[in-house]
Amino acid sequence: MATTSPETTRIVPGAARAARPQSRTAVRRTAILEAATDVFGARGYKSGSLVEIAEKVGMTHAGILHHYGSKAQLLLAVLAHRDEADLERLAEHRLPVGADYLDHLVHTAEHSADRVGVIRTYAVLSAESVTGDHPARQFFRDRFAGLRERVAVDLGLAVGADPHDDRVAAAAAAIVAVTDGLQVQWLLDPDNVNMPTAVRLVIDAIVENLRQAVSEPR
Amino acid sequence: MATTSPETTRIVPGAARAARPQSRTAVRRTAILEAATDVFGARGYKSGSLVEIAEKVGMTHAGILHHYGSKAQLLLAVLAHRDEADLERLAEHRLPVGADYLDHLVHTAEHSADRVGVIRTYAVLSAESVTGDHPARQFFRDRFAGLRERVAVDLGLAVGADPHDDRVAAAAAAIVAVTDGLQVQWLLDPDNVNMPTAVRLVIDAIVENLRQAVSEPR
DNA sequence: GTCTATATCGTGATAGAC
DNA sequence: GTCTATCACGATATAGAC
Repeated sequence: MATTSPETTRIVPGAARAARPQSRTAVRRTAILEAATDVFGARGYKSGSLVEIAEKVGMTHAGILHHYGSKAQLLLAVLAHRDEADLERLAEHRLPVGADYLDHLVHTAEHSADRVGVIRTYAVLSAESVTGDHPARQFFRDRFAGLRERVAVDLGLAVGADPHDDRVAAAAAAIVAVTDGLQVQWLLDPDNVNMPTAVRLVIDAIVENLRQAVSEPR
Repeated sequence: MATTSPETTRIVPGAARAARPQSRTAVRRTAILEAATDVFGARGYKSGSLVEIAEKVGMTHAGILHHYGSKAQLLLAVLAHRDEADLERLAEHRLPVGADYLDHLVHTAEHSADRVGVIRTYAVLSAESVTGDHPARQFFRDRFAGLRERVAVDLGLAVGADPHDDRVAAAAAAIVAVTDGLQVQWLLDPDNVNMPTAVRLVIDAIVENLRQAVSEPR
C-alpha cells in the first residue's frame, strides 16, 4: 500500500522529541521496531517470530516482551512508528497538494527499489489483516479510508470537482488500489512490472476522464 | 486477485472426468480441497491448520496428509483445483474477447458479494506469497503474468493496438492491479468501497486514453 | 482409507534471578 | 533491563493398528 501518511495520522506532540537526545532504552526500542519491520515484512505477522526479531537486535525474546508486552502490541507499534517517520520526512518538504500530490505518487513509485522492505511489509500485512481477527485490521481499515479521502481531495483540486462526488470517490479508491496492486505484482516479478509507467498512465487517464465527466451535466 | 482463468492455465485431459461418476475417494478429495480453500482464505496459508481443515470434512489431520502428502502440496492442489473449476465454468459460455472481456471484469466485480470466500483466499494468498520461500510464489508469479498477457491482448483488440506496446502492457498491469487492490480495500471495508464503479471508471478511462495515444505518432 | 498415538519442534507468554 | 528457565499449547509429520 502507498506509504505516504494519510491525514488520519495524528500529529504527536513528540515532534520535539526527535531533537532531544534519546535515552538508551528509547534507542533500544527503536532498534526493536526496525528489526520487527524487517521480520514482519519478510515473513508476515503470524509466522514472523519474536525470537527472530530478538536475534536481530541481540537479545532474547523475553526482552522484547518486556518492552512491548505482547506480539500484537509490537505490531501496532511498528505500524505507528512507520507513520511517524513518514510524517516527519514529509514535513521537511512542502506538502504537495492537488495535481502535485498525484505527481508525488508517481515519483514515489519510481523510487520503490530503494524501499523494498517497507513496501513488502505493508503489502503483506495489509492483505493479511483481512483475515479473521487480525490485530492490525482496524489500523488498515482506517488507513485506507484516510488515503482514499486524501486522494479524493487532491483529485478534486486537480480536476475542479467535489471530492465527495461519486465518481471522484471511486477514482480515488481506484488510484489507491492500483498502487497497492502493482506493488504485489512487482514484488513477485520485478523485471516484468513497470510501476511508475503504469501509475502515471492510470492517473493521467483518470484525471482526463474526470475533467470531462464533471464538466458535463449528469 | 481476479479469478478468471488466465491463458496459462493448461487444459487438462480430465475434461471428460467431470462426466463420469467419481470414485468415493475423488469425492472425498474434492471435499478436502473445498474445506482447505475456506480455511486458507479465512486464516491464510501459514496460520491455517490441517486440523481445522480435517474437522470440516469430518476426519483427522492424518487422513488429509494421507491424501496430499504435505500441507504445501495441499495448497498447490487447492490453487490448481480453483483454476480447473474456473476453466470449466468459463467453457460453458462463449469466451469473451476484446472489449467484451473487459466488460466481463466489471460484471465479475458486481458479483463479488457472492464470492467473498474465494476472493479473500486469493487476496490473502497472493500477498502472502511474496514472503521468503512461500510454496505458492511461483504459482502466483505465473498467474499474474498470464493475467497481464490476457488483458493486454483484449485491450489491444479493444483499442486497435499491439498488445506488446509499452503503454498497452502498462495499462494491462494496471487493470489487473486495480481489481486486486480494490478487493483488499473492499474486504476491509465493504460499505465504503464500490468495486464495480471503480473498475468501470478505470477501464473506461484507460481505453479512451489508449485509443488516443496509439492513434498519435510517438 | 482412516484411525490413534507419538515424535519433534516452535510458538507466545510468565516468573523470578541478577 | 535483560537474562534463564519453564509452561502450556498447537503445529506438521510419521508409524503402525485396523
